[in-house]
Amino acid sequence: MPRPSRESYGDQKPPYSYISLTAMAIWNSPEKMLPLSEIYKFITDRFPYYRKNTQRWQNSLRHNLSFNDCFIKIPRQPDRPGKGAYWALHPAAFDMFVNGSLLRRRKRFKLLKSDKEILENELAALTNINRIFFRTTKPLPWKLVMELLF
DNA sequence: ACCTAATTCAATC
DNA sequence: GATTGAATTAGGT
Ligand SMILES: [Mg+2]
Repeated sequence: MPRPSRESYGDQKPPYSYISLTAMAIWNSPEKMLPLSEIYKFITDRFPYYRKNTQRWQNSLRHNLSFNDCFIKIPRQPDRPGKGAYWALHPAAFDMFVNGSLLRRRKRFKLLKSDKEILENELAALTNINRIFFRTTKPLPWKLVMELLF
C-alpha cells in the first residue's frame, strides 16, 4: 500500500493516480474507511495541485470509486449520520500495486462476477439491518426483532 | 507500435 | 452522491 503522509509537490501534479491517492487516504484513516468528503480533504490538504479544477478531478475520482472493484461502498451506520457512504479498500486488493507504479498498476483489480454478486448481497443485507435502526430514538425491542428475522 | 490502465465528459439516477 | 458508457489520453514494455 502506498503510504505517503507528508509530501509536497507544490503546484505540480503529484505522480499518483486517483486510485493511488484514494487508497492512501483510506489506508491513512484510523478505520480504513472514509466518506467521499474526507477523501477529497486528504488530497487537497496535502496536494495543492488539487485545489483547482475540483469539479473535474472529483468527478473522475468518483468514477474510480464506482468503477473499480478495489473500492467498496460501506453503508453508513445509523449512529454515525452524515452524507454519503464510507469507502474502503477490498481486502483482496491490498496488493494491487505490487509490480506496478502508483501511476499505473500492472493489472486492474477485478472481482469475479460471482464474488461481486456475493459481496453486493452482503452489503445490501447490511443496509437492511441499518434501516431497522434508522431514526429510532428509543431502543428497539430486539428480542422481538430477532424472533421475527430468524 | 502496441496493450490496456487511467482520465475525462457527461447522461442518468 | 453514485453509476455507467463512450471516447480519449497516456504509462510501460
Ligand atoms: Mg467499486
